[in-house]
Amino acid sequence: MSATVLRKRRSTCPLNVALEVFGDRWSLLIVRDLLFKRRHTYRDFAGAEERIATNVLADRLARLEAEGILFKKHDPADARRVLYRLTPKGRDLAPVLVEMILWSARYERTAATPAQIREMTEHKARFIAAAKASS
Amino acid sequence: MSATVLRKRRSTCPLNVALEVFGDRWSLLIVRDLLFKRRHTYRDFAGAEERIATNVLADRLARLEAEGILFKKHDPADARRVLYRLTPKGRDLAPVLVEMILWSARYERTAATPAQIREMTEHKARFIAAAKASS
DNA sequence: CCGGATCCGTTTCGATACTG
DNA sequence: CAGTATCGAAACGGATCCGG
Repeated sequence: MSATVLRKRRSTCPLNVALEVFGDRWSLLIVRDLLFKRRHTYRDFAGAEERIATNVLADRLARLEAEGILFKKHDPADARRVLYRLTPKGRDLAPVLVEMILWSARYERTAATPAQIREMTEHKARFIAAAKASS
Repeated sequence: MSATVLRKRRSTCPLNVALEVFGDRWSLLIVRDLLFKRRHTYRDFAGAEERIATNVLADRLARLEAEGILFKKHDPADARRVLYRLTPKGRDLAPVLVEMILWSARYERTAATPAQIREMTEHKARFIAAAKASS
């Protein structure tokens, strides 16, 4: 499966380009883990509640790396351990994620608390900056 | 295929809920057509440059209708014709689309013009309001 | 152990042909 | 025109295996 690394672009419509990069069930969940949940290892992603299959996870990590959204790095504290980190391009997906989260919280039953939503709504720019800085 | 209409929620994480609703290659392109391109019929969607297959299109329309994002309506001017329209819930996806478009325009080669991007960036709220109003 | 790769049965996709 | 039917290809998922 991990042969599916770099899909070729078939359209230059901006929305379609974005969907060709991360328009699937899993890619943005990995970005979320990196941006908001301080998860940085393969095990962290695999252990997330959505239970992505390991082969799909490996495929998405390779794809996101090929797209320049994240990169691999050895843990300076333990060279055996591999850490995944967002590039600036990956961090700039934060506004997309925030809008998706706000939409869900408004229209679907979710686990987001009103306080979290209020913070994200009223101080959106600050929230995004903080997520980028801490990721 | 159109048996796959309502997927059951497997998580209450807000981002994951959003991805369960429209986390695929096609759903948001239909919303884009309705919001920004004044396309409202099956033929309009099928004729878009991305060339969605008709069976997938029928499935996504049914799914988005089941999710309360759009609804069908007979054209008042020609009762034989079926029009698709966004609900308020569907129109509120506009900020998600805008952020995705801005991200693509920034990091990928797209057909968006600098003037369009500047308008969407500098007058984001106005742009979104206009799209909602005209959809 | 950790970070995957491989297998394999099932589901979904995508292209095209077809139909009420 | 607005979808269905069909069918091969691709993706998914779960389990297991493997190299460092």
